[in-house]
Amino acid sequence: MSTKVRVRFAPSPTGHLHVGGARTALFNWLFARNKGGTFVLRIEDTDVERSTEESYRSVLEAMKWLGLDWDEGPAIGGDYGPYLQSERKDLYREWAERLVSEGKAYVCFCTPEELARKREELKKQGKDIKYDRQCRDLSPEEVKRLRDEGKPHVMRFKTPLGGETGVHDLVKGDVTFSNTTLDDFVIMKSDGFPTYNFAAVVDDALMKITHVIRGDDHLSNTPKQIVLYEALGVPAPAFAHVPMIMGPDKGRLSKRHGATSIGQFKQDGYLPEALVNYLALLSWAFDGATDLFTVEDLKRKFSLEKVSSTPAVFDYPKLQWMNGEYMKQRSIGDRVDLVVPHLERAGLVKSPLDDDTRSFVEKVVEVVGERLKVGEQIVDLAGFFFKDEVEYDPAAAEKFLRPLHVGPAFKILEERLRALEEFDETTIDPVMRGLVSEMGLKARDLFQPVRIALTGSRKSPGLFEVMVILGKDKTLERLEIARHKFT
RNA sequence: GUCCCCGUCGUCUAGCCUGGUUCAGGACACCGCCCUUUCACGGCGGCGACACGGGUUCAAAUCCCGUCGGGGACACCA
Repeated sequence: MSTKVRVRFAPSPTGHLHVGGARTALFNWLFARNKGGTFVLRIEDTDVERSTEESYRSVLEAMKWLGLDWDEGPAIGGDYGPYLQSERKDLYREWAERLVSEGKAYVCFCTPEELARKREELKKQGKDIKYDRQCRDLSPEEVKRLRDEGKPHVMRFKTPLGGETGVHDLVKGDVTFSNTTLDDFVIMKSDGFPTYNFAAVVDDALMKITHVIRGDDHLSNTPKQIVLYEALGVPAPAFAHVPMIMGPDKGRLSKRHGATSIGQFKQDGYLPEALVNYLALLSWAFDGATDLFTVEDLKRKFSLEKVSSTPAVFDYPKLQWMNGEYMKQRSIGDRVDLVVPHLERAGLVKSPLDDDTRSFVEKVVEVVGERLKVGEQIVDLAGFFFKDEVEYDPAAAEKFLRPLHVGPAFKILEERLRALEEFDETTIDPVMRGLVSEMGLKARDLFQPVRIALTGSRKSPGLFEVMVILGKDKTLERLEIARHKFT
């Protein structure tokens, strides 16, 4: 038995948790659970400017909602803490100074303005944008003098001037980078915080991370990190770079395409288990034939070998379908809870639901049934139950309510329905079907007009159920209004 | 511009490593039929792909090279 697997998800709290980040977190989590390993959550808040408390809370909340529980990290601690990089500043400083004293890194006094200017210059000449290593060979005396003067400075790593660095990636295979393409990159910023590449290496080493699973946008950072591990004299973890998630236009996934943050999906009425299942299937497949996996399935079946190296387009329709599959498994109570916020937001029900309203909503959700795939759809699917006036789909109304037979048919129907003492499916059914055959119509010739008169749409829950929930009075009223309006 | 990654139905993918069993399988979406004297569900069926060009081989989606296309990285962001 080799050493115990330890993986980590290391988001920076600079925004909400995104589907891309969530998928990375999920793969790490699944890998850990599959191997009986440890899943660490580490917060990379070294960018003081952009990190916010709010993002931090939002990320944690999204993780919890998805069910991605961490074994070590914020709120619960662990043997390798602290788990916020901002609380580990001394550690990075210590390690960085050690590299400097060993001659593996150096202090650099170039100002950001100077560097930006030089970069512009290089860019104009069409040359490689690289640091010119101006401070690499400053004498120790010079360095001491400038530091004593309090001149702002960063620390840079002395990248090997030649040779190449190979990455043995568990997803991409062997990738080699020429060291000349590496730069003398910054490891400590002038504000005393470490840069990403340095902090990640120090922490992964200290936290005994065995596998780094992350987005493949980090692949080109990896050689830099590997040379750091070597300089620090600590073994590098295994790497697995998973492909990114793209938008439908194959570009970067953005709000323009739809929801991108986990919180947004939650708010739209998606189920966490559906999102987890869907995300797991982006660049990973078990047998290419199975789509639905419980979390337990995923834990049991996940493996890095089956992660593909091709990027995946986020397909909203498939997610919706999948959410619908999980919706079927939820109790009526769950679905009511899911739907209420959307009805509320649409102004269809009022904040604290009284018992009558709640049981009405319950009936509505019941008849909407499997048509409801995502919580927010309740408004389109069943809004007409709550509104005083029907909003007709113009094309549908024109096609089904305008025809000549509808007026007379409605009139008779209204009379017969009015005569009903009990207004339920067993009494409505014979009235409707009877009228159809009497008038020599096809069922849809009467049913569709009635449906549109009552709901405004050509698609709705079963007609009789709709009528029952609406009740006799509203049903008659809507029939009448439609008759006057269109015939 | 330089470096790196990727290229199977519209989309997610199986197959590729270990070439023949594949005129390429599943799912979502779309279309049609059946079921239902309504909507939907369900059942059945259809449409639909190996980026292109060379090479290796008796045989290539599978191996090699090139082209094109997409993406990523080149910061005192992570």
